[in-house]
Amino acid sequence: MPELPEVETHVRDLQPLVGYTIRELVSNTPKAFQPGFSQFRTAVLGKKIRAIHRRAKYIIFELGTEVLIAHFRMTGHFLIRKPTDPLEKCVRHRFELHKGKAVIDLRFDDIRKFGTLKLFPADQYIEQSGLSVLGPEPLDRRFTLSVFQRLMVGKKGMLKAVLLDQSFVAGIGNIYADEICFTSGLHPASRVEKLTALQIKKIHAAIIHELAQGVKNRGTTVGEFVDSQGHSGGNQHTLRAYKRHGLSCKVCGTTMQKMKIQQRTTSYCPKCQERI
DNA sequence: CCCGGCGCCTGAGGGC
DNA sequence: TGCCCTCAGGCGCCGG
Repeated sequence: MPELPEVETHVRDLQPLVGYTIRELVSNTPKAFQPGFSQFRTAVLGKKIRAIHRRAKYIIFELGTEVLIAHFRMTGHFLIRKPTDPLEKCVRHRFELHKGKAVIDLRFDDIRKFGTLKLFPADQYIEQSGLSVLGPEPLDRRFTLSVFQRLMVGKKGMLKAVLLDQSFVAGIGNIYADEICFTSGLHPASRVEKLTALQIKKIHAAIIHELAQGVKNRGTTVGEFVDSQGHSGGNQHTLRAYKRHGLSCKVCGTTMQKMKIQQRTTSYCPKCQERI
């Protein structure tokens, strides 16, 4: 599932689209749009893409007076294609972009149809889109240990649930949450209110390490994630926890266990990960 | 106000 | 081989 590193990979690869104008938009899944599809389409036609960036797991297209915010949810991803390229199986929406004579087909492929495309006025999109309630960007240099320590003050709950809370730290999903718990040496059900200063420091370092490694490896492909050229990522080879229940721990050889936290399958090593 | 749980979806995989 | 059931899960929303 696309998390911060997978979305970041897309945003980097989409940069060549800056300067292109939206000439057409077609969809076989109009429910994904907000406002309704026809209003959305009318608003974006003729608009030039001024900039493309990321906040948490959201992709933000600046279109001048409007801002388009895309979210992949579980299985969504963009594909950069030529209009004549054969259509992939699960393409839900297609943007036809042009810059002079150059034409690009930007496709939104999404098996489960959970992905969303929302449009907001540029001058108030942060408040209207809900981006304002997100926690800090973990790969921003401002995400220091002291910032993290302050966020942890008064925080309660299970470690993995806290890591998945987008208003706490933005961009972590199920895969990287399991990896961060493993790298921290902490059981995912550890109570955060009982963590020591050293454990908090380890978690902070693990968040940055795991996400930066994911970006460096162009994302984790488990199941369906691919980049905008349709290529798999490389980070799945580094995984030490996610989906490894029933297998032996890469560090100590103990059989990995699983449990549900917030309705999400969670894999961990009962020996390497201390339960606090 | 916070937390748990559901609904949205489809394809993969297991059991028989 | 084919059918049916279960499972995967990010996030918005609902109800207790």
